[in-house]
Amino acid sequence: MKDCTECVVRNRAICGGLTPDELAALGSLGRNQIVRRGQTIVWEGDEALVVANVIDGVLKASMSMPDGREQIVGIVFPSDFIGRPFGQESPYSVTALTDAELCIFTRSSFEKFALQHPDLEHRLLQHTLGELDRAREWMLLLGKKSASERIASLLLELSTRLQAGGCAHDSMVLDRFELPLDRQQIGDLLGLTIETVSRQLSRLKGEGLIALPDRRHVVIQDRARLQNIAMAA
Amino acid sequence: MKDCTECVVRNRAICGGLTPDELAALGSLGRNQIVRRGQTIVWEGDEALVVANVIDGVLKASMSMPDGREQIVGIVFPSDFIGRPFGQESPYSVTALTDAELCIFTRSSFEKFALQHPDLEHRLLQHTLGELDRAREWMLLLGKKSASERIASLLLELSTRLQAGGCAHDSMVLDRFELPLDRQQIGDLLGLTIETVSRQLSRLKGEGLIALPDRRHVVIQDRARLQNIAMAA
DNA sequence: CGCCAAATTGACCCTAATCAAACGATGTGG
DNA sequence: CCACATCGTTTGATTAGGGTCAATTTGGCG
Repeated sequence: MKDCTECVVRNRAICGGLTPDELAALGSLGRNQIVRRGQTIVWEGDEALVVANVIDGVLKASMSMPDGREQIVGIVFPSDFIGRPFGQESPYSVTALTDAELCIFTRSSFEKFALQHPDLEHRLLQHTLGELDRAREWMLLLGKKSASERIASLLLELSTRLQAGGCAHDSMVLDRFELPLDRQQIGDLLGLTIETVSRQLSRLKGEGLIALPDRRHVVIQDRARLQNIAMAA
Repeated sequence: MKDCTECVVRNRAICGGLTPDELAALGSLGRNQIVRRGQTIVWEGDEALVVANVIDGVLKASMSMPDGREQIVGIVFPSDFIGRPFGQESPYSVTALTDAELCIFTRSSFEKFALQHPDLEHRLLQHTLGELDRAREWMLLLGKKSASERIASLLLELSTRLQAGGCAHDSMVLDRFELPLDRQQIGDLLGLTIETVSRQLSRLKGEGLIALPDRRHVVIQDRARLQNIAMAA
């Protein structure tokens, strides 16, 4: 049986701050589900049937054009919320980038519960406002930054958000981490091609700012210079 | 004295749906304020002291980089909400694109009221989710669309959102409207330069899809073809 | 060991940026 | 009333950053 009081993301997810009773009630509506890398939970344009909390793993939210061009519009980490409550259809798809563990609800049961529990809605509002801030930060990146600035920004963002999602101290950031995205996905997130991503990573490596022990790992060797690149040129 | 029951945006803004008592209480916390074109209400990085509903006019939310590059991250229309509640500092500036009328609150008084009125917070959540959807749609534009696709998308978006903010029927869209942005601002919104904006507009005009009676007005003459350009190529 | 997919590297091209000039409204002062 | 300055915009010429196409290299895995 599911025990929300033991949940590893409880403090950071929207269910944090609920009373034990509320937590039990919400818990009875949801179920844990494992999804494998590559699996899609919600399809763009389809009726949004489910919402979920991410317990473990990394997922992407993506939108695409009729001719197949795809843009990743959000990276979803543990304790983040997935789905579009109070909307008919999902404007984006959600797909697992790594094997992941979710706490999943039907949208209708979640909405009903949320309307009766203002504190939950308040937490959801806070999460949504944070998402909106990050989306706008990304608009600045996509609209104005050069390829190298985009790559540097991404590496710094991942090094902090993977940390926040992990189990170490809040104020720490990781200098070595696993990339949850392949080169194509990095391109789809940054508005670049796979070749440009590769070239810029090679360049940063050549200049000694980062190391790439293998295709799925990054080591930040000179965070200060990386931050310089990310914010100016 | 202010009378919220007469407010022209009451039905669409977050205060819609409040009881008469609640509406009066909220109204007593806010005050109407006129801002002139070009005036900035909130500065990026400053403490977010105020939030507001837009009653009339159009504003922009923008973020900038240390070297001065600027990205417009949101266009704010009548009935939209301005500001960043439940956050210390504003991640963006808000500036009037036209003379505008606001219903303005201190952030602290608004937050206090919101926490006591779940129905208001619910409306705010709905608005924020809508903003997030639009921000993500814009990420697709900035990350993946060509210059002509961006221009076409913007014109279509303005033709519907200016309408929604106006007083005609919901299902209608405008074929002729006033541009609240100059060419530089269009560039800052679409991630293009002023010259590219101008060239693409001239091209659409040359092909008979739009007319430009003067620098601040647009007429959509072939909506279907414009939609084709906006969504594919 | 050898296959296959992912990533890197190279050569070339194209879109949009940059630099520069001309144009057209609007407003001012002679 | 017209010469002229000014600002926003348009148009033109050139350049550069990143895309496209193609050839290798790397590495994961049966």
